Amino acid sequence: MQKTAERNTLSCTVVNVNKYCFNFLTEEEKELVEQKQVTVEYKKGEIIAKQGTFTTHILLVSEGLAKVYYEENYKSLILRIAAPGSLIGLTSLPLNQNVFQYTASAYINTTVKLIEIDIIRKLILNNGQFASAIVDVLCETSIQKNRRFFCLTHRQSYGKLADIILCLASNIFKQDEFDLAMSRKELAELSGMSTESVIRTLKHFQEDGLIELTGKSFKVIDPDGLYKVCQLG
Amino acid sequence: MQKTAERNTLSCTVVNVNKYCFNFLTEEEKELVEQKQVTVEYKKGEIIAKQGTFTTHILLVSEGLAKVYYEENYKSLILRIAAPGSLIGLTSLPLNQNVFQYTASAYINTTVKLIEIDIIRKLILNNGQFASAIVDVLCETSIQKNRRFFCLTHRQSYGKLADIILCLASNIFKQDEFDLAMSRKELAELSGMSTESVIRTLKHFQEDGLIELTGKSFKVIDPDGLYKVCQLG
DNA sequence: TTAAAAACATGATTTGCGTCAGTTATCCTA
DNA sequence: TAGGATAACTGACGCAAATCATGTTTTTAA
Repeated sequence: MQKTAERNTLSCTVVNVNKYCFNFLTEEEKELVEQKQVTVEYKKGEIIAKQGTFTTHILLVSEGLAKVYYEENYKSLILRIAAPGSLIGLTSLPLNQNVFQYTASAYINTTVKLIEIDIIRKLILNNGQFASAIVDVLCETSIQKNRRFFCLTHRQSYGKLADIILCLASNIFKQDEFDLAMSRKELAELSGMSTESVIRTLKHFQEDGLIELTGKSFKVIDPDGLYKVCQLG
Repeated sequence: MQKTAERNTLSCTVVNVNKYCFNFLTEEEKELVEQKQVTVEYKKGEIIAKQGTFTTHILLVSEGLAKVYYEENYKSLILRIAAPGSLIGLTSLPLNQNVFQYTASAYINTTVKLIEIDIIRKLILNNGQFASAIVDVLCETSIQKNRRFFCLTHRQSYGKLADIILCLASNIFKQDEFDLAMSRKELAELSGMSTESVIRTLKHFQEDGLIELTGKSFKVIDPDGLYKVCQLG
């Protein structure tokens, strides 16, 4: 049986694949970026960027975990979880889209580096390698969003939750056992279901020997089983 | 009362905002692109690009209308409608993502230009303006997908359908009255509901004086009313 | 250390919407 | 222009999952 962390799951990936675009910069350019770069720490729950406000800086998550979500009519939809290495605010690169298109808040204490968006724009114009790397990041994010999109619209509760659990294990915590710094309510929000349903479904998974959980500590027992649930339910 | 075509709807936009990235090319570069460029015509229903096959070319829709959808487990999810000016296959730009991430098929007879993906990759590396324009396209597509994502997950049938109708009127046909070259079944697929529900809901809209329809000819009577339905239901 | 507030849990009830089954209308094509 | 096929439509039924109601445990803060 393969380990969760090794499974190349077909389902929705909630984290960004990190592309180290800044590696493609020349020494001068790196200097330019770092000169004006500021590091900020956010406490759990704090808002890092608010949808609709002007994007003066792109955010690079250097530590922690952030929730990126789209808001409309006082309802919200989690687009992705930004892990260290993720960039937030890239969708504001077009000059006519100069406000944040989503809100980002800290799941846990999170450290973020602020990089002037105009510098990024300039680098895209002048450094082809960098531009190409940014394009790659945007594409990967898009691909991953399609998967999540599919997961939330075409699966029912069991499948959705199984998917999220596998995803958390393999993409975020990178091990079968982890302490989820997330309430049932937040887990429900992430999987697009009600809190009560999450609780019931988790219990079911436990009874079926798929997972083991004590409070917030999760242990994936049967990743293949969970995977099957994903595909069927 | 504002016309549908003028409404800056908050809801999901199904078409791509065209960015004429090729305008930023030098004469030489344009030549390079056009030299190897091939034009292909697809008949209604034909598959233009199949998810999972190698992306050797980027597709530029020059006439017609294409459906872009993600497939998994014999189920499919429409990501967007590609109108003239839209590019298909950009998500295959990263070298490790060299297969189509979605399928595209022709809603109606559609003409497509094939441009070698390696040429696009080279242009991104060498022409900053072009790279920046590609980034813009990717960002706009992403923003639009978020809206559609929200629409399909957070609204119920009435809202979803109202949204799609407004979107078709304002973004695709650009007028309040249009002949939909789409069966009820396809409309259902697009709005993520069952064919029967679409029929019932359309009837409801008609009874409420929001739209008028005879067969496939749609007429939006009360865009503001539809818009309200979007936000409530 | 205790009160208040979250978070967790679970059973009962409701409902939106998909599925099914059957009818009518419309489109082809031979 | 007849008749077969596909699409459009309608009503009845069932179910997944949200909501509601209520109780229990854990966490937070005073």
